Amino acid sequence: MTLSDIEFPTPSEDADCRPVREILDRIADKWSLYIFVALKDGPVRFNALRRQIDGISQRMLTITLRQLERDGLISRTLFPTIPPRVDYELTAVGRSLLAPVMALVTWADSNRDVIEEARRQHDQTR
Amino acid sequence: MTLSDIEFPTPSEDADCRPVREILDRIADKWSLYIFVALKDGPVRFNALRRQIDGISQRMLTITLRQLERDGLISRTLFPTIPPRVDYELTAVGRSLLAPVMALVTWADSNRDVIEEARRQHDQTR
DNA sequence: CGGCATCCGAGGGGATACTG
DNA sequence: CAGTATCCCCTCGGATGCCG
Repeated sequence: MTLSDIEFPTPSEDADCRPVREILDRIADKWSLYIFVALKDGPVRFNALRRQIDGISQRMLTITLRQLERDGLISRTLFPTIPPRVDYELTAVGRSLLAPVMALVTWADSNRDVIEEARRQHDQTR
Repeated sequence: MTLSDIEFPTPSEDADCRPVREILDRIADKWSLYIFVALKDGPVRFNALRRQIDGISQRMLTITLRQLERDGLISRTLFPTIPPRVDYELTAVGRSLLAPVMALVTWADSNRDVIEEARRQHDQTR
């Protein structure tokens, strides 16, 4: 079976593909994917997110959260207690994106051995 | 699957989830996704790729193709004609990644209106 | 606790010129 | 046609410090 036998739904990308590119660039930046995974089971507080996502700085966590909030993918809830508490949560739209994202993560997890082997092979051959 | 590696990384050196992160970072860089989509129907030549992927420079196309080749996701075939011809094609592993990637692209395509509206709302409210 | 402002270095990435 | 090589800008993102 060749690749051309596989049919994929063709989104109307030729006419007006720039919005799609903007969205993909947002989804596919350095940290958004990890925030999505971290929020998949429900609301998480700011510093809890920071601990879950290894290596993210406070600055980038804030920036990325703001962008995702602007896109309507996550919601921010402030509890005016002392000390303050802020919950971040996937919106309905955000949850609909969770399936494709998790498919990607699952793929990466189950193919990491294959990829690492390919890298070794390639580095040896060159 | 071991998603818990990503959600709850051990605070110390986590040797398990980092490979997954490396793979995701590779998939989720600026150009890889678009190369994948461009190759979804079969082999494509270098300059054809360059024309299909709007805005990519020759330099970044070369670099990204090399990385994907190193990871065993695409293959490079040189025809020693004059002028030379080089075909790039998804490997079997690369094709297995196509489904998750296309799911993401399809999502972005069918949700762009929702996201643009959310952005307008957000920019107005602030 | 959950931010924002500022500084600053590394590197991503564009433009251009050259080669097999 | 399909690259490599070089230069260089400019954004990303880490570190630090301050605030409500």
